[in-house]
Amino acid sequence: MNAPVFNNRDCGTCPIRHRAVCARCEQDELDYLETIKYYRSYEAGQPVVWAGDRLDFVATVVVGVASLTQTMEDGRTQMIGLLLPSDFLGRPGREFTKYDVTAVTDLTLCCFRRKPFEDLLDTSAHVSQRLLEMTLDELDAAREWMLVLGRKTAREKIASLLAIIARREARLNHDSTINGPRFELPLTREAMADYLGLTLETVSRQISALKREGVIQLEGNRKIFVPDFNRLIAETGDDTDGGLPA
Amino acid sequence: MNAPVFNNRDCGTCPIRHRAVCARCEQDELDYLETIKYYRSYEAGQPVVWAGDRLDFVATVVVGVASLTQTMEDGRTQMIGLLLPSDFLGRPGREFTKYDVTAVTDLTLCCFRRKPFEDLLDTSAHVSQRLLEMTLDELDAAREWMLVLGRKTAREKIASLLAIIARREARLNHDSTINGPRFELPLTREAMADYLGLTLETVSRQISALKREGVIQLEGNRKIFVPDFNRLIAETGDDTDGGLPA
DNA sequence: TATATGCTTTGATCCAGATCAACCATGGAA
DNA sequence: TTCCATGGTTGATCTGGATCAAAGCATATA
Repeated sequence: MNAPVFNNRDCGTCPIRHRAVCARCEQDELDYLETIKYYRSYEAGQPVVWAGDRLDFVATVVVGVASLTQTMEDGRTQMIGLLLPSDFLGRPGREFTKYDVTAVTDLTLCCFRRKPFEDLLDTSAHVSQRLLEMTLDELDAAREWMLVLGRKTAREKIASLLAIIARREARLNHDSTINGPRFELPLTREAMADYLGLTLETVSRQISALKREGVIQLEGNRKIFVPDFNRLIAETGDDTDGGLPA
Repeated sequence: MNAPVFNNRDCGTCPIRHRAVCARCEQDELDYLETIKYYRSYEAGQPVVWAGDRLDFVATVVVGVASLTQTMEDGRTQMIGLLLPSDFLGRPGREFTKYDVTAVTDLTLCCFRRKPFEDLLDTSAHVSQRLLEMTLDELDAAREWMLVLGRKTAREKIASLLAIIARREARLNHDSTINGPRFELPLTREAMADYLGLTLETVSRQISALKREGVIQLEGNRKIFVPDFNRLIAETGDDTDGGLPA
């Protein structure tokens, strides 16, 4: 199998043009970005970079899903981020990555050479403001996740993960109709376990339990159908503030 | 007891002038900040804001420690951030706080009215760049903490917390001499538990165990002495990359 | 048609940390 | 000087998830 091909010279037709770091760019800024950008594709399962590697680009996820993970010497691993289309990868000003980055599904990145991108940050408020906003959002998400990791039960963790994926999926497809979402899990049971701070056996058992009780339905073991979204939300332990798009 | 008093009109003599959001400001920017700033003080234990409250300032911690926490309906709480002097509080562009903020010790904030501060962000690259940098650092810290919450044992969690506090303390005092740090815990056992995703009983037991085994020494139950910092690091489960200042 | 290979489920057992319950130390306040 | 109140320790017991161990089930390979 080959890595998917993507080569979109023209930012104007980019599918995530209006959500990524470049969301607020003017034409001249886009012109500059086009001179420093290139696409890279990875097959599902492939590493993008290892922690400690030099990384001389930053990037936007265009297609697919990537994970950020941290691993301890004895092999315990924790996923600390899930990057979906339009999410930003890399830290300007940092030469060596702190985290392992892996293509969870087939993945295409729109990469910008780091130095010229950093220059753009110094000159374009449109880019730096957007990056600040995205970073603040990431920080909120990370803090949200700290509650999940620190205080939720296994069942609540699973429900939280499903709810998050359903929400993000819906936002990407511009569905604001959330009720009865049907989506495909991009993660293996093991990857879910690494995200949730559980073992894969516990993940499997809890998913089986939610299925048994009718909170979710499965087709195969990756496709999920949620007959009643509010019921799922109730299982997360969060405030039941209802609807999908936060 | 009264809240501590602090009223420092002159940014030039501010103790955290060179580390806060205003670190890179020129004199004219400082002059502007001085027109929109005011100090607020809180006694240890007092709330600063509750999640959901309107917050029309952002602020820098000048003296003391504040905590960010999230609480579930049934009372389970998770601390998601600990703000030390020079740390930034609040999110530009957000009117209502997402988290509870509490003064852990006596606390003084240097507050900026939100609107004018946001205006400054639009005009001053010095401030917005510094804020981006600080936010990226916070994000790294949050991700670091996700590993602690998701994958570490109780003992490793305690050791990690002590190591973090020792490091931060050392940085604030400009000690680069890390060996044999002696410091005061700003947190109660319960607050530590909320930070670590444990119960206070487990925190107490693990601290007793570390003391029994000579990894730490206690005077009273808040003052900690670490005879061998590397030994403590070894207990965190992290890569033993030695020294204090990251 | 048989046979790996990667993911998933399920079962049996174990244990780290939670829970429940006393008890202790310190420092105001009466 | 006694009396709480607050925070901390310690003990006994319970339990949610981890761990160890088999199978099940697709898709891919020979």
